[in-house]
Parts: sequence; structure tokens; C-alpha cells
Amino acid sequence: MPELPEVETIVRNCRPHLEGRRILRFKTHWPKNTAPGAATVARALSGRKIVQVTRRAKFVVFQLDDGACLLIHLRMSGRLEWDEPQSKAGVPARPGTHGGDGHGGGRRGGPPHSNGSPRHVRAVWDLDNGRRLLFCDARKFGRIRYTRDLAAATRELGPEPLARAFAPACLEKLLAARRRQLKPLLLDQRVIAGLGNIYTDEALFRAGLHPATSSHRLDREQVRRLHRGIRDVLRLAIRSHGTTIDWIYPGGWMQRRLNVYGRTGQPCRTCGTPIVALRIGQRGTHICPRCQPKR
DNA sequence: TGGTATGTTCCAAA
DNA sequence: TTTTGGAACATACC
Repeated sequence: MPELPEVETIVRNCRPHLEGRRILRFKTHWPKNTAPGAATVARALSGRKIVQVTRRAKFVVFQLDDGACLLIHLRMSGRLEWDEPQSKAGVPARPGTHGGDGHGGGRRGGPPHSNGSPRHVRAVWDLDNGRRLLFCDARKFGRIRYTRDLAAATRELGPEPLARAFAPACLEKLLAARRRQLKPLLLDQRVIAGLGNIYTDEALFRAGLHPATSSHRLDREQVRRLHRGIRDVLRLAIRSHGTTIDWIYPGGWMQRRLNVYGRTGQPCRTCGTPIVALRIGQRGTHICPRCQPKR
């Protein structure tokens, strides 16, 4: 699912269409994943204006005109889409009677829009300009959370790796405070917020570090390279509008620039050694065994 | 059919 | 106490 660069791209894309809009109605078809409860959130959002759309870690954040916030986490397969209200023939958009499950047609191939009707719709925002924003999520792992206290809701998250304040010394401190393998450490949102499986592998490759290295054993130069690797790969991915691997996230082209993720068996772009797939911390992990030697 | 999946969380074991 | 491994969540794709 989307990591920091994909979420950032989504936020930038929908920002001009959402900021200043008023929410007429919010309806979730998957109350289990809506906190603190479908009815409460629907009531709280009704009539509110979206004043700002931002990102924190992998959360899309709608800041509302009463100071409250709506946090959307896409997890593995969530997407934000637009449901265009009227077809040219004046036929109203199909409401999708129950749970928004796939309406038969357009089953084979193609993006969810091939049939004109998005699949797996879990929540809907009706806006004051007649447009409808949809939260679609095949796997139902996504989460929508309403809060009056954004700081409290995001208190557990680590620093933003692209923030100015995130200096090499900051990373050094985070790494030295624990003795964990680098890969699961970097994936831990409480340590650093926003990295996922793709960009963790890519950052470690750029730093020339093996993903199973213990975090407290890096010297200052290695920390500096990792810091650089994280920031460079995230910035390049944002410029590339994220990584498109499968049907879940369209529109990006970072996949052409990946060095190790998804390149098992292909030659390393630096040294030609075939890329190897490992399992570390239950996650598929990709390395160049020559550029990222173990210790 | 079985294995895998861009994520997070909870629990048990080391 | 900290770290690691496994399972669970629910579905689609190869």
C-alpha cells in the first residue's frame, strides 16, 4: 500500500479539490473501521468545511473548520477516488445497494473504473459542489478516525524523515537507543514515520547496509549514509509520484527507479550481482549481497 | 490451489 | 524490559 511518497502524492492531488469544500454528508459502509463509531463521525462531519488537507506519516489528514480532524489510513489497499455524479445521459450514479461490493460487470482486467463504477467502496463524502469522494478498499484494512486532538492522535508516531529537524544526529540517537535489526526498526512507525517495505529496502541499499544489521552498531559514517539514503529515496519517489506495482496504486513511475525492491534475480545497477530476496522480520526483503554485505 | 502482497497490532516466546 | 516471530485482519492476483 501507499507509503509516505504515495500518500504525499494523493494529498497533493486531492488538496485543490477538497480545501474549502463543505461536507454535506458522510456515510461509511464499514463501521468497524470507522472510529469512534459510524454515527458519531457522520454527525461530527456533517456541515463541516475542510480547511486543509495534509499528511502525517502515512495518514491523510483533513483539518476541519471547527478544529477537529479526520485521519485516513489506507493500509494495504485503500484508495481515494472520485465518483463522478452524473453520466452524460443524466443517469444518476449507481448507489451500490449493500456494502459497495463489486457489481458484477467489468470483472476481468483493468482498473476499478473500467465499468464506470468504483469497486469496494467503504465510505463516501458528499461535498457541497456535487462531487463525491470515495474511500475504496479491497482488503478492508483501512481506517478512518475522527479526532478533536490531532496531537494526541499522532503522539506515538516518530519524526517525519523529510522534516528539516530530522538531522543525522537525530537518526543516530534513534538507532543507538535500540538494538534491533535495521529493517524492522525502520518500518516501525514509532521510530520513524512514513517508511514502508519498498523504501526501507531502497534506503538500505543506498546506504550499503545489510537489513539485518543491529542498529546500535552503525558508526557515524554509516548513519550519515542511511540518513542520506532515506531522504534521497523519499524525495525522488515523491518527484516520481510514487511506485506503481499493481492495481492498488496507479499513476506513479518510481518503480522504474527502484534498485532492489521487486528486482529479485536481476543485476544490481551498481555491480551487476543478482539481487537476492530474503525474509527479515516477516517481510520480503531485497538486497544486493555484494553492495550490502553482512557486517 | 497455494503463496504472496506497498500495513498495523496483538500476543507469546526468547 | 526488549526484541523477535507468528498470527490475524480480508481480499485479489499470479
